[in-house]
This record gives sequence, structure tokens and C-alpha cells, in this order.
Amino acid sequence: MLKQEIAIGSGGTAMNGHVSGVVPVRNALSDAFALMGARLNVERNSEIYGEDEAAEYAYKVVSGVVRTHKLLSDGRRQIGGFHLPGDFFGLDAVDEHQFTAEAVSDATVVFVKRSALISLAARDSEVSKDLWMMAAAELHRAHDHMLLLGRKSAQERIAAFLLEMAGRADASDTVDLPMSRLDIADYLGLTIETVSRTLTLLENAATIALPSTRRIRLCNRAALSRLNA
Amino acid sequence: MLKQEIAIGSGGTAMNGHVSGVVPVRNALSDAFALMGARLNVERNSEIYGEDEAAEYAYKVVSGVVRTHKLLSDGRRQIGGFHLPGDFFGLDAVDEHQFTAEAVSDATVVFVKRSALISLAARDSEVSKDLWMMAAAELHRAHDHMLLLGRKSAQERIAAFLLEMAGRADASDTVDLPMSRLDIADYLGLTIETVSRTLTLLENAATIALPSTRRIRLCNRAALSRLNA
DNA sequence: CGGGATATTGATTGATTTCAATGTGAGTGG
DNA sequence: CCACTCACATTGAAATCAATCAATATCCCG
Repeated sequence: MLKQEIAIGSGGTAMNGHVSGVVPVRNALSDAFALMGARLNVERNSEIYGEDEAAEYAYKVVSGVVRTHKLLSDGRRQIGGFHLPGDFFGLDAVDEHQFTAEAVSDATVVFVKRSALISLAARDSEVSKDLWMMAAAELHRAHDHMLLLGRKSAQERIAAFLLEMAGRADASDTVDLPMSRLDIADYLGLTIETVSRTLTLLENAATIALPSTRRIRLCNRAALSRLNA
Repeated sequence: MLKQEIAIGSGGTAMNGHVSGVVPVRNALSDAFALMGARLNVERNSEIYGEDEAAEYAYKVVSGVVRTHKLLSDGRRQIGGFHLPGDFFGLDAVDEHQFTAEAVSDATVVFVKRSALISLAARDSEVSKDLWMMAAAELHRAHDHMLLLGRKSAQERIAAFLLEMAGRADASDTVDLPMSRLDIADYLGLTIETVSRTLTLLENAATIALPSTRRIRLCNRAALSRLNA
């Protein structure tokens, strides 16, 4: 639980990177969540909502990390994004969710009825603008991710991922990853083996260091940026 | 020009598939475009707006087909989507476009100042809801596309693409593709050679027929759906 | 009937996946 | 405190799918 508490402080405050949540934290939509939201604690790996469920609520991460994913019939999984404290999720749905949302680590989220947001938006144009902007920001990220998935090599994907994660954390060059290699693989459209091999490769090139499995030091951001095409 | 005129009739009327435009055509947003929009004719392959340009306008396709794409520094290209008559595009931007929009065929579009939409949305909650819904619908498509790009084989990609294009056209099993093999390749994250080979493969399996390069008959939708995982 | 762009087909290479061990680390109970 | 275990991660060898390199072939348009 401690790690997530820390995450609140770092992820929730300022300078958002690209994992999710490009828009500043203080806005009419956040206020709406603060005012009307109900809290929910979710255990690591448990589901918040499922693919194909009616999208009744919209969510915001308070602490911990949430991932959204979609499965293919044979079990192949694509993770759409990781949501850190301060990020919204579930705003994308038209009427049913197309992704499943799960907690990567133990997490707390607040949720609000979508119908309430819609009627609030009808009265408050700030809220309505925020809703559009959040969806647009999410779309922006999805587009970047499409480019990565469609056209980038394994090294480029890993580089992009590390820079993205680093951008979300504070300025430090040491990144603590909240997710497993499998999560990373399924986010980047690779296998765990390729993720592992590529990290080792970058380590051997002295581009990164791996003090422990989930801790990565970026020793050469320039090299990573170069890989980021 | 004839081909596009036909496209208006088929793409603009009813049952939207997945290329773009899940939401019905008649809505407050469409009305806003009809009322305030200015027309623009664009020649095949010419640019409507460029990546990194300030996103001053939002657009709707009247006739023809528009593609949005993003380039990597070394020229690799990812096409984000094809927009057919009735579809909106450029609604995704936060403040500058991240994709370039170009006409696939000679096209006519209408465009409206985004600031005008924002102020209209402040007064008309229908418009504001439409803006959110359009962005959400676009996001939905982007997510499907992410799954395709991240996890699917060449055959599965082609199958998904053909079903998607067929879904947009009328019920007929014959699909006329408005775009080149290169466009298809860059949309699916493949090379033209792989697109070509895969189409031939499906033809040999009697799943499709290729009466001409840009005309495809779906002889066995069930087989395609099976490939669509 | 050219001629250039676009598409197909072939041969080969190569990056990533797959299959298969082996290694590591955190948590548990003796 | 140490051994044990289970999940997770790394590493290695082989197979595979798509990319690349290289000709042809076809289509559209003047």
C-alpha cells in the first residue's frame, strides 16, 4: 500500500507525461468527481469493469495504477493504457465499455454516473468542454500508441515506453515500474522475452541500468530519444 | 469524380461500419456544420491540414475520402483512419493536430472554427454531448485499431480491414476500395508486398475474389470473420 | 500504343516469436 | 534463519512470419 500512497504525491500533482492524463489536474471535471464521486478500493489484478459491460460510470484514479485491456478470443491481450493517480478512465465508452479495467496494484478510484456527468455538462459548459478535452487527450495518446504498435521496432517501443514512464514520474532518472514484464509486453505489442532481451540490450549499451527488475535508471536519455524516432 | 459521388450516397446515409463515423448522421453537430461550415474542395493527395499545425478548424467529409496519417522521422507512415462522407475529422486535437489530413481521392469537406463549436457547445448541450460522443467514437475505433496493430497477423489484419470496409458500404458483397495498396499497408502496419500476397492468399482460398485491383468480392464472410478473431 | 505509377510475385534475409531451460526474488513455514 | 515454493524474469536455440531486395506484370491515362 505504501508505494501507491507515494504515487498519489508524485502522479497527482503536476507535469503529466504521456501514460495518461495530459490535461492539468484542476478542472471542472475533477471538481465534479470530488463532489459527486464514490470511492472504491480495488485489489491488485481485480476487475473494475469488464469489456462489453454497460458503461454506467466514469472513473478517476486516486491511488495505485489501473490498466485497461482488450482480449482476443484466443487470449492475446492488448493493453490500451496505464492510468496513474489523477487520470480519468472509462470516459471513452459510447455505451458499453470496449476494454476491461483492472488494478495493476492495489488501487483506489472514484467513480461518477455517466448520466450525472452528462446532465452536469448540460448545465456547466466547463464540464462539457473538459469531457471533450479528456476524450481528445485520450485519443491523442491512442494515436501515438498506434504509431508505436504499427511501425516501431522492439527497441523503439521500449525506448518510447521508458521515456513515457519517466515523463510521468518526477524529474529523477530512476523510474519505478508499477507493472510486470507481461503488462509491458502486452502494452507494447511484444512478448515478455523480447521485452526482457531488449532491456538487457539497452543495459549492455549503457543506455539504461537495471538495479532491480522493476527499477530502471535512464543513463542516456539522448540515446533513448534517438530511438524514439 | 463519379466514384466519390456514389460514395456520398452509400457512405453518408445509413448503417455506419467502423472505418469512421459510428454515430448517426443527423445530430446537432451535423446541423452546426451545415449551418456554419465553409466548403473546401481538395485534390487527390493534397493536404487539408498538417501535423503540428494549430488545430483551428474541425472538419466533416462531404464527398470523397480523407485519410489522416502520422510520419516517423525516417518516413515510416501510420495511417490513423479513413474518413468517408458524413465522417468528422480533426475533432481529436487538443490544440495542435498530431496527424496530417489528406484527400485520398478528390474530395469536398466542410469546416468550422473549433472556437465556434466550443462557444456553440456552451449554449447548446446537444452539441457538447455530440462533441464528446464523436471523440469517444473515434477513440473506440482507435482502440480497435490498436488491438489490430499490436496483436494481429497479416491475414487477420486484412480480414478485419475488408470487413470494416464492407461494413461501411452498402450490403453488397462487392467492395470498391478508394485507396491504394500503400494506403492499406500503412493503415494496417504492413508492407504493400504483404498486403498483396495476403490478398492473393485469400483469393486462392476462395475467401475473396479480385475482379480488379481496387474491387474485392467477399465470397466467404464467415471465413473472414473467423480470421477476425 | 507507349509510359509511369501501381501491383504482383519470387527469393532471401532478419527480427521477433516460440519453445525450452535456467535463474532470481519475495513470501511462507519449518 | 534457512529452505522451499511459486511467480516472475532472463537467457538460449530454433522456427516463423513479415520485411526487404529484386524482377516482372498490369493498369490507367495521355
